Amino acid sequence: MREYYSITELTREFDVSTRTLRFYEDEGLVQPVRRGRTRLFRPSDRHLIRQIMRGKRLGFSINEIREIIQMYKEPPGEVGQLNLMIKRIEEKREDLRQKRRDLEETLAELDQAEESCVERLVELGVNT
Amino acid sequence: MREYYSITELTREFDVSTRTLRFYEDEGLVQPVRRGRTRLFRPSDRHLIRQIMRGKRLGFSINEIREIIQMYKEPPGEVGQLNLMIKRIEEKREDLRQKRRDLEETLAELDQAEESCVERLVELGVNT
DNA sequence: CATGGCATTTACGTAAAAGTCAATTGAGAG
DNA sequence: CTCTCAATTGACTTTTACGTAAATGCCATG
Repeated sequence: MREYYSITELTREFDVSTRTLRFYEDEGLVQPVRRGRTRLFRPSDRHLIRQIMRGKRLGFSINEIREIIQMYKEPPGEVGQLNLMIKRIEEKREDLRQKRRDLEETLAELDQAEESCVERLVELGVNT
Repeated sequence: MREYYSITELTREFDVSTRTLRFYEDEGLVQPVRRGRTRLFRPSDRHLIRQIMRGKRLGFSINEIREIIQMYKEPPGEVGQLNLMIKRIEEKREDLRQKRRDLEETLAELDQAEESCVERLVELGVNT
């Protein structure tokens, strides 16, 4: 496991700009350490970025991603906080399950659409 | 099957503003008919809105949604067009499959996070 | 030492997707 | 016909998630 990654390494790996990674730092999503002024990203930061990209692909906003990332962190020590956290996690999971339903429906409709196209192609192929 | 829906009916059903539905009309995603100036949404428009909302929840932009909606329409009559369409559909499906992987990973991590919380709760429960 | 090549900071810009507001308009109730 | 209330239109504003440009720092290499 590498100790540090430079900002440009990560921009290449995740296909984002330096601006974007700095933006995520401003938003408190990652906290790379500094050597002088240059950012050094640790494996944990890299993993966070991976999670951020996943969240983005799923259409979550930065705020939602921030919430999700909070959930991955160490569980809080206080019972009330823990129960609240569990409730929030359950909500997010319901959200994701809805997305999954949406996704399956969309995939099914696209399957149908493709089939129509193929059928149409066969018709045209037969008639020529 | 009802013949027409008013704009406010649909805003209530889908929990969006009238502004949003008009915006979708401006964008050419729906084309309700008019009686005078009032919009009459047909079942097909309603179904389109349902598809738009699904796309939104999955994080697709308006343009992407427009593309997807195109795919649901009647297949084109020309072979070249049909092949292009099939290619596009396949791309979208790959996109959706990526989203599905992202989704499953995120769900798995949230499961883990919840488990950590529950464990922590048990610990605390035992110690008191 | 100067040249090239990343990095950083600061500041302003921008596209997408609506929200908001004001001024009208139309259609049905009385 | 008049009143009222929902619907429309158009203009302007807002939020999110970065993009872009300018000025400058850091450092290795010839």
